[in-house]
Amino acid sequence: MRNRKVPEVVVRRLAIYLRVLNEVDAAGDRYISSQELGERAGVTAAQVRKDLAMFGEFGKQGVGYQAGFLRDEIARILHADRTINFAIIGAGELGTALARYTLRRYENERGYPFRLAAIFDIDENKIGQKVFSVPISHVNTLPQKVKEERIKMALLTVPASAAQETVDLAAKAGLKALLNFAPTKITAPPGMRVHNADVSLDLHQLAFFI
Amino acid sequence: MRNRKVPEVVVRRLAIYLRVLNEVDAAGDRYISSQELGERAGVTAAQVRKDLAMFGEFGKQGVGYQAGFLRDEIARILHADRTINFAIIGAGELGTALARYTLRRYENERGYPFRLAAIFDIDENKIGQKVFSVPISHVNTLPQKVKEERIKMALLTVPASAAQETVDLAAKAGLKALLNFAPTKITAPPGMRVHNADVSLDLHQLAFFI
DNA sequence: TAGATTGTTAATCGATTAACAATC
DNA sequence: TAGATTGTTAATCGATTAACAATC
Repeated sequence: MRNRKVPEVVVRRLAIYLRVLNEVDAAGDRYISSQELGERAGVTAAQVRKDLAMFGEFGKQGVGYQAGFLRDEIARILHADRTINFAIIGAGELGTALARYTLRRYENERGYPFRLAAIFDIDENKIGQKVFSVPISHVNTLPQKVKEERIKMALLTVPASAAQETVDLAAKAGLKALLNFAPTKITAPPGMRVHNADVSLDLHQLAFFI
Repeated sequence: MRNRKVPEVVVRRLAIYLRVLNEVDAAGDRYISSQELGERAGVTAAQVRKDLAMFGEFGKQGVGYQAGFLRDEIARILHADRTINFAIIGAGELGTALARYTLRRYENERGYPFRLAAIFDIDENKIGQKVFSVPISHVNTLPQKVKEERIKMALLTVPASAAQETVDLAAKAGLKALLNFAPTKITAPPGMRVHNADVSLDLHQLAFFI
């Protein structure tokens, strides 16, 4: 795909459009205009059309977009048309909570594509414990599990001090993308994509406007 | 302050600079150039200078920025030079984990300004339980607690279905900013600022690049 | 057909990067 | 003074918005 040229912000909005379309009744004759989709997603109609235009032509002039069809197309674009296996590395407070949270959503939410396939930690006392049905494995079994379970990405919830080495290890094991919750800057090895989900940066950003 | 004109992305980078400066030994003669600060923060030197220029002149030509001084100035700009009280609304899995996580950081991290002052839920069974030393209060005591504890912002970790009404309630109680973890679009009432910290959007964004 | 809405091109806006005079 | 680095202006880049011909 033309990945290199798609701005991150467009991908993020596609994910929002997908959510809106999942909420909408997508029966056969349900058409949605860029206007309506934009309103529900919180962006302009022009933006919606521009974003979609990056990937093809999905609408009919004078009518709009068939909701079910557009939903499926966007899901395909985002690779959300199939199960995506991911891991959580770091079974501390935050990692464990995110494990429960994502497992529950995978169970209960129609179309939620993200399946937690493994949890890793380094603490021997935690190894073998389960979060719901998913056991905590030692981080040195990561390469093996990644293969077995076809894991493609991970949430990183280790302490800041262990973040970079864990990233390098995850890259070696073949992971392609990583969502970093550790409050530290990490450098993505070639071939790996890292996003930051750093609560304290968000808090600072909010506090500025108080 | 000139809040209205400061781009969000600049505020976010200031928070990163602050973190870098907190890591650096900020003794009296420790000067840091825009070059070095930029490298450590992952941005260009020009960007660092441009960002800082929005708020004043903090450096000396030919020398750089005195690290301790710049740290204090940025902390002041971000309002991180004093304790900022915040609440968590929604004591589910994620809310409770974030409570523990932030309480621990406040205890252990020098200069971490965010203090969790209250936790709210609607479930009678949870009211009165504590997360470390912070009791869970009923959400209908929120206005009162906001006043008592001078709470300025909150993390929103309620179910998606309850998100919007909770936002409205929080705004009425006087909260100025809110970090939304619920996987749904919420509309900020006038005078309130809302950020989204939606894990599933992040996951979608990562999955696209796999 | 008439009205509506797409897909796309052009205009605008804003943020980043480059360059350099000022000055420590 | 000579070398280094700031603060700021100008150039570039990219994303958003507006406008409209194509067409359902």
